[in-house]
Amino acid sequence: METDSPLCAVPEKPRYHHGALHDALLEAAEAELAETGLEAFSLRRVARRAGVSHAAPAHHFGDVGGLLTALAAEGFRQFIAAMTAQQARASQDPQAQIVAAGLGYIAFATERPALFRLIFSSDRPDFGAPDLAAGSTQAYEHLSRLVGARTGGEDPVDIAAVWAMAHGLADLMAAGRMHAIQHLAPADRDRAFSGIMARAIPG
Amino acid sequence: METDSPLCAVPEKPRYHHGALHDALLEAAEAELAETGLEAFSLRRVARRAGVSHAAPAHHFGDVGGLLTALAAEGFRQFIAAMTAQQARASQDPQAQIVAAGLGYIAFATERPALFRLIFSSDRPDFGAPDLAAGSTQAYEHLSRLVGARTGGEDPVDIAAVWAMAHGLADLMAAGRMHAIQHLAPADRDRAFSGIMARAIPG
DNA sequence: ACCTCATATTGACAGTGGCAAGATGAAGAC
DNA sequence: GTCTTCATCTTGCCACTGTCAATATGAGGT
Repeated sequence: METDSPLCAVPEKPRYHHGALHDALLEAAEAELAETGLEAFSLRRVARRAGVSHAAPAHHFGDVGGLLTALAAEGFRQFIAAMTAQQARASQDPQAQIVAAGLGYIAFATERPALFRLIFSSDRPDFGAPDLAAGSTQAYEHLSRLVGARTGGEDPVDIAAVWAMAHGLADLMAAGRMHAIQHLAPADRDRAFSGIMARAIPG
Repeated sequence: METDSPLCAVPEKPRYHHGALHDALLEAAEAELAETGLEAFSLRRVARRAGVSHAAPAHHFGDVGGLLTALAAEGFRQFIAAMTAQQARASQDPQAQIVAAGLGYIAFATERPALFRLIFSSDRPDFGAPDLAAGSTQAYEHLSRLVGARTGGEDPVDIAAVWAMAHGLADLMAAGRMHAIQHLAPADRDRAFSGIMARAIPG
């Protein structure tokens, strides 16, 4: 039977072997996470969204923890990308780069709160897994380099200060707790964040 | 029937009506939260721990959200107490009081990570409920007063800076992510935290 | 003595994650 | 070509969860 007819525009024909289930599940999982949040995350709903049986994910990710681990690894990549995106719009001045990275940190947390919580405030992913651990250390080293470019040496305390300031703003914004700043216009908000971030850096 | 005999040393006789189930459930819930964490929290396990049927909590708290709401309200009280406890050990100097409150903030997050996440990084409690909302605003006003005593006026940006710095340190410590500081001796750790907290305050 | 009603239990339901057994079909061996 | 192999996916089951309805209990007021 000639399955691939020349005008077959639908690649979604129901095949038993999906072919790209791994990526499809990751995509569905990210969408589910964004819609329902981390605490209501359901492996079976992810499977349904991907149009596959409830036990299919197990073969690719082991269990729900495995899926969340893979999702968190991807989350860290997007997290770093959010910081570098903001840095690209700022001047090369080391201080400006740190502030910009902070704005990217906050933007990621605000725009993808569930993913942010997954990578920073959840016990469900396996942070010992190679992929995820790599993303985590990569993010730390990204910040570490930025602070090093500003201070000369990479003092762990300086790094911690910058990190904590960005993370505190981001986490409180993601949780919707910074009422005083949340209601500001975007430009004023960014100005306020920049001023606050600047306090974390000595000088 | 003389139920309270003079040498009745066991108040744990199995009565149908518990009498103090509300408080007993809260206590069991807090213990469960501390042991299993927020993400594995189970209403039925709480009921079992309190020695009561699985549907008993519903009568006192409605549903699991109601129980977590009550728990979060209690958590905010303990949170504020942790800050004031540290402040009592510090000098009356406004700057020292802010730093001490930050240390209390961090201590609470480190010693009760699950409760900390419940009140700051969870969607499950109903933060619109009067008790919980009161605790939340009380905590904010506590910080607000401290910053006001230092700066004169209560600038929302100053408050946000102090709050974010304390929260960032606390949340990253609770998650076990501040490796550079986590391995420090307690005295060195507190010195580092104090130095970092001081950066959040202008001057 | 009786009644009332908040308090607690039992039993059911749909939903969840994980496991075992089987079905499917793609890729390689002959 | 046929046959075999084996990763992939499904079905069916289990224990567990939160919530609801129906029922049992007993303490306090009449």
